[in-house]
Amino acid sequence: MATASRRRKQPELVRRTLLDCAARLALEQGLAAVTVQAVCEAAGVTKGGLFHHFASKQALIDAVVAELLEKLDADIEAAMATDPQPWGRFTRAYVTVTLDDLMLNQSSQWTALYISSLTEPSLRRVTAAWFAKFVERHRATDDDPTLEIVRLAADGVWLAGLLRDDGGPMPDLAGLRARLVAMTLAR
Amino acid sequence: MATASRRRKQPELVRRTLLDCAARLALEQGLAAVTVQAVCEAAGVTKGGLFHHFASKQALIDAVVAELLEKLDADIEAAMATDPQPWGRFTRAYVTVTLDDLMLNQSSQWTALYISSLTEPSLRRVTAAWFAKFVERHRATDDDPTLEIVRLAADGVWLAGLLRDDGGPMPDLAGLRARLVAMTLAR
DNA sequence: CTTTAGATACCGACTGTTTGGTATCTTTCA
DNA sequence: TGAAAGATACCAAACAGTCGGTATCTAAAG
Repeated sequence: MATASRRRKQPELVRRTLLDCAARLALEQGLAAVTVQAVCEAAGVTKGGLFHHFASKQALIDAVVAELLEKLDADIEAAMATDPQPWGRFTRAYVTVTLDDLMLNQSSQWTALYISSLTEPSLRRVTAAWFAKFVERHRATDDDPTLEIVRLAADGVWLAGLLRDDGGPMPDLAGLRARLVAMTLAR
Repeated sequence: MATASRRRKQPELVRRTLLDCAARLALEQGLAAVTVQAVCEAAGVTKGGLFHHFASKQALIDAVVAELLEKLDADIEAAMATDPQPWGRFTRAYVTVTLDDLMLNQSSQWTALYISSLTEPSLRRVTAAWFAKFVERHRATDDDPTLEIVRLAADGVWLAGLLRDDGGPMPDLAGLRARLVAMTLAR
């Protein structure tokens, strides 16, 4: 992040850097550590620079969360596209995306931020809307008690992932993934 | 909370009030709203009074979380005591306590605070240790992939409970509970 | 039963720091 | 030149925490 010194005329890159730094701070040290000053320092930009790109601190955080949700959105959509079986397609994609992220990245890139977003009322509303949209959209293929349990279990894995770095127990992700997917196929 | 004026000094009661107010603030307005001043005002005590009972703000929050975990601990232990079937006993208790709390209280009394505690690294460590202790202790009766999925699903319900108030979808808790418990009985 | 001394419980003004945010100035690019 | 991009300096509010003081309680001595 210490680059940026004599990069003039790269506003898009500065904006990106600010978003990345804010996200990193949030997931490494908690949402409370995301102060305007800390983000600026990490990004090698002054406050004037930050407030040129974002109207307020809240706008910054909103943008970070929006990006996170967009990425999740795209990943799930992509996973669904390669799935020939209609029944439980969304649930499978949800499980796949969630667990693959945790398996690939030693420390999930997004879990902490995602969870953090649930603690602040304003962000919670955004997340709730995003989630409701999905469930509503796939009601035809994924409205089933067992599938719901599978999705809830995937959510639980998010939480377990949070505790992993602090000595919490971590399940066998590969086996878990296989089991959960299997549950979406058996009727 | 506005009483307290001409009571005989009741340190224990003041301490309790401070803890309760801190918890309420956390779950109603997020952990960020738990400022020393806000807690004092809610409790009808001055800052000097608060710092007489708690060495620091962190000590206050730690005490709140410790109480929460102790209560969970006791509830789970109580639920286990009435369960004659050894296999999956801990998992059943975990499901029961989690979902009953959500069903009884329209808005869970503890979910928000519990989740909030996961965002701050220090509190996260405490929770991770608490959780690891339980899993370790009941390894003999509850170490099984299906039981693990059941527990993870219960965790997922915590999260869903958070979103409920903001338009998120809320599952049929009674049915869900029955299904999850059934999963712990079938081998 | 008093008196009294020390401890406990609490108050409220105060401190230095950090917060998000703004106003103004300079540089860079088209 | 003029608009965009960013730096510098500053602000009021809020923050956690401190400190000297006072009211209240407890217990032992007189």
